[in-house]
Order: sequence, then C-alpha cells, then structure tokens
Amino acid sequence: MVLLSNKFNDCIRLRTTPLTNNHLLDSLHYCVMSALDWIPNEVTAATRRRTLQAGESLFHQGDQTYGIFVIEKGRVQMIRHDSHGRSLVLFTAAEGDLFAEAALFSETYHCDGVAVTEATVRIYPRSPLLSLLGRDHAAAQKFMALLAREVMSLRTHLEILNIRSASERVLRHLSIAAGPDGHTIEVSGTLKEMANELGLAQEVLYRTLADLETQGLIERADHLIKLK
Amino acid sequence: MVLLSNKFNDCIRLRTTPLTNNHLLDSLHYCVMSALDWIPNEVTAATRRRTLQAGESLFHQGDQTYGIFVIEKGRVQMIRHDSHGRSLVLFTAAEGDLFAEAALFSETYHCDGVAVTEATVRIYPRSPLLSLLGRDHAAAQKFMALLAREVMSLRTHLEILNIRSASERVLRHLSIAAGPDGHTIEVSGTLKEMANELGLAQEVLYRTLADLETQGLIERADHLIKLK
DNA sequence: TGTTCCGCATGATCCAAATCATATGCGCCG
DNA sequence: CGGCGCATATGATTTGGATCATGCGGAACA
Repeated sequence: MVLLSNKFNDCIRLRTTPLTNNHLLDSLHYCVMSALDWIPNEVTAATRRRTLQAGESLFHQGDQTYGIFVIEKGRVQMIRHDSHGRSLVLFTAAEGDLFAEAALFSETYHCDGVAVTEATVRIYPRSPLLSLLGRDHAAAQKFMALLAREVMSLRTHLEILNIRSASERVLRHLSIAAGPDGHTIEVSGTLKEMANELGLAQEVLYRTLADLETQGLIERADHLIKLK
Repeated sequence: MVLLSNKFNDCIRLRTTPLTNNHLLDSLHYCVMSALDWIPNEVTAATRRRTLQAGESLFHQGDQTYGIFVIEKGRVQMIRHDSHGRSLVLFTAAEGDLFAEAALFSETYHCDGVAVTEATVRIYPRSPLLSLLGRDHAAAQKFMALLAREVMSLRTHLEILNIRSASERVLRHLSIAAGPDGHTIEVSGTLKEMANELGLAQEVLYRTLADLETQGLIERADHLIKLK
C-alpha cells in the first residue's frame, strides 16, 4: 500500500512531464503500437476500451476471466496477495503491452490487475478471441509466438534476479536491454522504475551506476547509457 | 501419486539410483506422463529418443532450432553463459517436463541445454510439430494453453525471487508447491536443488527449514514437508 | 518568486544472507 | 572392509545490499 501511494505520485508526475514516443504518436492519432496489431478487424470490433483511475482494479484474483488487455495509456500491474495481506507486484505493463494474456486459457484470473496510474486499456473479450484462435491458423501462430517470446523474456528476467552482485546484475540487464548497436541503452522511465525491475533498492542502483562509470565500464549521458 | 510415493521410495532404495514415480511407471510399461501426451500419433511417429551422459549438451546457444524435448528420464538444464564464462541456470527440467518449448518459434536456441544427470529425452522435431500446430486447431489450443501455464508459473517464480526474507520466500514457495490438500509438499530431488530454485544458499535453506520447524510452522518427515 | 514535490545522489549504519569451516551419516565402490 | 563423495546440518565470520538520513536541482504551481 505504501508502494501504491508512491506509484500514485508517479502518475501525477507522468502526466505533467514530457511524453514518450507512444504518447506522442497517440496524440497524433496514430495507433499505439501494440502486441495485438495483427488481430483482424472483425475481432477488433468486439473490443471495448476502459479507463481506470489510479488504484482502480481491472480484475481481481478469482474473477471469471472475461478478456485480456492491451495497455493504451498508463501502467497496470499484476499483484498477488498472500494470506497476511502483504502484496507483491508480479509484473508492470506499460503502453503497448499485452496484459493478462495467459489468463485467456484459464477460467479465472490468478492475481489482481490494478492500474498504478490513470490508465486506458483495450479489452479483448475472451470468447471472440478464443474462437479466432480456434479457426485462424495464422492468428494462432502469432499468439503462440507471442507467448513463447513472453516465456523467454520471463526466463531472462529470472536469470537477472538470480545474480547476486548488484553490479553484475546491472551489467547483465544493460547488455540485454542494449539497442541494436549492442552497447547503447535508452533508459525509458525513471531509474527508480529500473531499480524496481532489477529487484534492487534505488540507492543501490544509483551507486552501482556511479561505480561502473568511475570504473570506466559505462558512460552516461542524460537518459542514455553506453556500455564498453 | 503423492500418497504412493513414500512406499515407492522405500522400494527404490534397493535400486542403484533413486527413481521417481514416473520411472517406476515406465518400468511397468506405462508411458511417462508428459506435457505432450495429446500429440497425435502421426507426429509422435516423427519423434526420436536420445540418451545423454551427465554433462552432455542437447543444444548450444545459437544452434539452429531443430526441435523441442520432453524429458523421459533424468534432469536437463537451460544454461546461459556470460562474457566471462560464468554460467547461470535458467531452468531445470525434470521427468515429464517439456523443454525448450519456446524455441519452437525461434530460429535458434537462446541458451544451452545440458543434462545434469544421465538423461533420456524425446525429441519432437520442429517442422512436423509446427505444421501440426498450423493445421490442427485442437493441438494449437493445447499448445497455447501450455505456453500460457508456463508464463504463469514463471511469473510465480519471479514473485518468489522478489521476496527478500528467506523464511517468507520459503513459506511462499511451500504454499505454492503444496499438493492438492493444500499443505503437504513432496520434495522431489535434493534440498540443495530446492535452494537453487529459490535463489538461496543451501545452508540458508537448511537453517530456515529448521527454524520454521521449531516455530511450529512446518513439520518435516523424510521427503515430505507439511505446512500448518 | 517562493514553495513543494520528486528524481537523483551520497554518506552512515544495520542486518540478513553468503561464505567459510566443520561434522555426521549414508550409499557406493574399489 | 575402508575410504570417498555427497546431502544434510550447524557454527562463526564476512559482506554487500537495505535502510535511514540528508542534500541538491529541476519542474509545476500558486
């Protein structure tokens, strides 16, 4: 809950700070690049849009699965609660991300979906999507490939979290997050968020980046990091 | 099966290597329960079997993807190497597990597959499987569901690794790994491996389990742990 | 223009997990 | 039989990341 209030503050900030590319594209009436762009029109027509306040729930653990989501604006988290009310963030989805896609093959949601900022999501209702996947081979193929990529990316994330040393963890993350040139990373969002993704306290990330720079292993400029 | 395992383990003592239920079933000419049992015969016919020595590689990072695997015996790991030769275990597959399934939609393997014990795997060659998934809706559905489950289970794993406290991490793992009765866990393999999965040093796991037992939160007997 | 909030940054301290060391019991094998 | 390897276990010590505290600078806003 402490976390939530922080994120809420994040959101206030987000709306007033310079917008990302996706935001910009959106405001220019392009579509948000999304993971489901290949879905044919007759199914897209069945989708709805929903706007959420920061902190509002999209679904709760145990709810009947009614659909999966593409985030059009804002950020939405998967949160699981334990018996003592403590909560744990499983995943944070940002713009263009597919959300709760694995629930498509489950009768119920296995965690809560909660907006951390004011957010807009596109809802792909379950049965039209399932029926599409059941008749359209190409669509099914795409969806499988998407799930497979998800699996690999989750494995990579696991790999990073298994690294003890902060500096090694950061370096590994950087080399994975590097752009096509292999050594330039554009930091989207705040370092705080990056620290969260890496399972590190923000202070540790700041320090580690500073250390790496004095060691000459990286170079930093604004929101760019260069590996060497 | 869980209930029977104790008896079986006792018998197994007489054999040279510890066997699991699946081994036993296999030796009784049942099939190994596997994630791909629903694959129709004409595709199963295209599969091959391969036996690996402990330490032998099934594939290397960068190799052309030639198929995916079901472990019939032994354990196989996905391992990724960094630039300094340090290696990291991404995943350990045990009997009946599907292995490298995500690679089906990738041109190359993204990590090494290495047997940690002597192992037998069934190889499902890539193209027959892909073509099956491209024409058989039911098969595609099953495979998608399987990938979706994988995604959820990986998320759960991530969730566990994000827990700082060793005791909370262990408790969460136990409550997730609990059998259908909700509070009995059968420890397959060694505690050392379990520690590895949990991202803990083995000593810490031993200590934590001992602590939890003295606190009366769990009970232990041989290879069973009971939550309370 | 001052106030506030927040991201970024760094110093000081604490603590829990890693690590090192050591012991025991068991199965395997020469 | 005796020695070796390994899982299990526990004590002692170290260490690195978490946490607390504080400061700086920029952006939003009144």
